[in-house]
Amino acid sequence: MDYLLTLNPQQREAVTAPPGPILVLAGPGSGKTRVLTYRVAYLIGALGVRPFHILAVTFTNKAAREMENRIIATVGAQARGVTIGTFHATCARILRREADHLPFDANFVIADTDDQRRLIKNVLQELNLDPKQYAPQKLHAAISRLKNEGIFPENFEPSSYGEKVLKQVYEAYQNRLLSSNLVDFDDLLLWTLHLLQTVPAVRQRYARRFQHILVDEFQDTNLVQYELVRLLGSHYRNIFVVGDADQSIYSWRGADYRNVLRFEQDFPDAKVILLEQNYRSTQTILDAAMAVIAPLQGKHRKQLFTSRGAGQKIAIRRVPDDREEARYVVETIASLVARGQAQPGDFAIMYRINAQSRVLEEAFLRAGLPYRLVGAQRFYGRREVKDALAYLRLAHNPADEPSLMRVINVPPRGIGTKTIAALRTAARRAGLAPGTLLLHMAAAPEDYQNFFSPRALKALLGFARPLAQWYELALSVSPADLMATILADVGYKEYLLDGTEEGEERWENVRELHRLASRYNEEGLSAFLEEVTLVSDQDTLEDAENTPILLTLHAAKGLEFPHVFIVGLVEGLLPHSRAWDNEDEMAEERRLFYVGLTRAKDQVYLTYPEMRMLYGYAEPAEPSRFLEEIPPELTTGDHPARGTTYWQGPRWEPAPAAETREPEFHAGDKVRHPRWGEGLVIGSRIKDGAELVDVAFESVGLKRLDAALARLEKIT
DNA sequence: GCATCGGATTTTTTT
DNA sequence: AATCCGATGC
Repeated sequence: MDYLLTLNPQQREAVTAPPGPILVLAGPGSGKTRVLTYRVAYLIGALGVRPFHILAVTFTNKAAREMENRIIATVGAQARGVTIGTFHATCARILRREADHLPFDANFVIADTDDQRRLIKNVLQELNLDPKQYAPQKLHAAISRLKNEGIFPENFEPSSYGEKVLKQVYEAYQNRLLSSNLVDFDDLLLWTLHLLQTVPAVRQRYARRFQHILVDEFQDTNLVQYELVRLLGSHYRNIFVVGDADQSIYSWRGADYRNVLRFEQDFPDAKVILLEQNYRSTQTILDAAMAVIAPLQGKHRKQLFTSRGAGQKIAIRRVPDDREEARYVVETIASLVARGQAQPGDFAIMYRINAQSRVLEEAFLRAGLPYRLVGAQRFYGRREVKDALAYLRLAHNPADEPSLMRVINVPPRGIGTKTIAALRTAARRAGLAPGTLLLHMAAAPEDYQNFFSPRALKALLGFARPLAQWYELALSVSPADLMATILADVGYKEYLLDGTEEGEERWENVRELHRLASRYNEEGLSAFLEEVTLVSDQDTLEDAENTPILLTLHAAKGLEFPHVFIVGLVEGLLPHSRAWDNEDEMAEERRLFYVGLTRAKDQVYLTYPEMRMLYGYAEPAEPSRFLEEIPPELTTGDHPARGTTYWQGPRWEPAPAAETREPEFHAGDKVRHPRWGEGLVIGSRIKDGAELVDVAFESVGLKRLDAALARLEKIT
C-alpha cells in the first residue's frame, strides 16, 4: 500500500475512511481522481472487497477506462471485475439484463438526439400540431426535463393548455420509442429507476451486489441519477461521492448541484472531507479563478491554495475580431514552441460554443500546424456516418422507425412522401412497426397488392427484400461485414462519390466507420451500436499525439493542460446572451469560466475581440464582465480596466435615454464609407443604445454597421 | 417523385 | 454563414 504514502492527510483520510456514506468536496486539481482510484484499490487490497461488489460511476467513458487502468496498475488484474462506467452505460447494461421486466426487449437501440427530434416531428405531424407553434426543440427539451425529474407521461399533471399539449406529445413520443424498441438517453436512467422502484427483487439483487458505490462529478448528477445511487446503495449505504459545486456546469441537462446538500440530508451521518490543496495550478491562476466565483454564495466557500508559487501572470489580449484572435493564438503557440518553451501538446484552446472552433481550425490549417478537435459530433454527426449507422441499426432491429425513415429513400429509390404515408397507414392498421411490415411484405408481397399502388409496392419491395436479407445476415456475420454488404447492396459508394471533393471526404468517413466497426468482430453489432451512441466528446480524445487541442469549456471538465487559451471573452458569448436575464444561468456561466481557468497548470491566455460575428454579421462586442472581475494585478496586457480607451471616443454606455433615440439613418439614404465606398441604407434601428445600420454597398454587398463607429457619411 | 431555388431561421453547453 | 424548409416546376 505504498500509494497511501503519496497522499496528503485529507486525501488519505478519504481513501481509508471506514465504510459508510462519504462526501468528498474536492476543489479543482486537488487530486480527486487519485482519491477515487485509490479508494477502489484500497477497498480491494486492504479491505478485501471483491471487485464484483464495487460500482464506480464516472462522467465519461474515457475517465472510466483510465480509472480501470489505474486500479489495475495498483492492485492487479483482478480489478477488471469492478463495474466502472458512466451512468448511461451502466444503466444500459442493467436494462439489457433485466429486459424481461420492461416494455421493450433486450436488443433495444439507444435513440440519439437526432432520432429524438425526428420522432417528435413525426408525432407533431400525427397530432396535427403546427411545428412553428410548438417548436420540436422546445418540446424535446421539456420532455427531457420531465424525464430527468423521473416523471413518466402518465404521471405528468398538466397545469396549462401548453402543458396539456406537451403531455400529449410526450405520450405519443414515448409510444413511438417503444414501438421502435428504442430507448433514449434519458430513458436509460428513467427505466432503470423505474425498474428498481417497481421490482423489489431486482432492486435487492443490485443493492446487495453493490456493497460499495463511488460517484465522480457528483455535482453534475440529476435527480434520477441521485435516486439511482440512493436505491442501489440502499442496502449497504456505502456511498462515496466526490464533487465540487463550483464546477457544476450541466444544470441545463437536469444536473442539480443541490444533490450535494440532499446527500447530506439523506445521510446525516455522512463523513464530509474537504480537499482544498491544489496540485495543478499556480497561485496566480487560483487567485484569478477564485475572484471569478467570489460573487457566488455557497456554504463551503473554498480557499484554494498551492505550494507552486505565483507563476506567470495571466495574459490578456484585445484583438479586432475572431480571425485576428485565432491568428494570435496560433502565432503565440508557434513562437513558444519554436523557442523551446513548450510542446505543441501543452496547449488547449477553449471556447464557449462549438461554432467558434471553425475560425481557429482555419488558422491552424493556414499555418500548417496540426491540431485536434474534441467533439464526437464532428464525426458521428456527419450525414454519411448517420446513414451508415441507420442501416446497421435497421438490420439489427427493423422496427427502428427513425432509422428506417432516415434511409428508406437514401440513395433515392422512388419512395417519396406519398408512399411513406401509405406505408405508415398500413403499419398502423396492422399494428406493426413500418419496418416489421416491410419484412412481411418481402415474404408475401401478394398480401399487399390491394393496399398499395403497383408502383408504390414495387418501390417498397425494392427496399423490403434486401432489408429482409440484412436482417438474416446480421445474426451471422460481423458488424463490419454486414456494413460492407449493405453499402454495396444499396450502392452507397456510388451515391456518395459524385465527383466532388466533398463526396470523396464523405466516403472516407464511411470507410473510417467501417474500420471502427471491424474492432467489434468479437463483441458484435449490439455492442458496436451502443458504443457509437454513448460516446462522449472527451472519448474521442486520444492522449498520444503531441498537438494543441480545441474544445468547448464544457468538454474541458476534468482535464488539465500546461497552457490554456480561453477565447471570445465578450458579453454574449461568455457569459452567453442566453444567460443575460437569468441569475442562475449567469452563475453557471461564471462557473464555466472558473472550470476553464482551473484547467491550466502554468499559464492562462485570455482574448477578447472588439467585433463579434453573429449570423454572418460583425457586431461590436463588449469585454466580458468576468474579465473585468479578474484583479488587474494578476494580469498583463489588455485588461479592460487598465484604462485603455476602448472605442475611439468616449466609452459607449447603453444609456436609458438612448433607447428612445431616433435613428440618424433611414432606409433610402445614400451613404459613403471610407473603405467600401457608396452604398444604400436598407434600414436602421437602435439596439442597446447603438444605432445599427444595414447598408448595401456596391463593392461588398450588405453590411451591418454601428453608426457611432463606422465613419458613415450621408451624401445627396 | 425529385431537383432547385429562395427565404427563413439559427446556436449554448452533451450523455 | 450554413442549413433547413416549403414552394415551384419538371
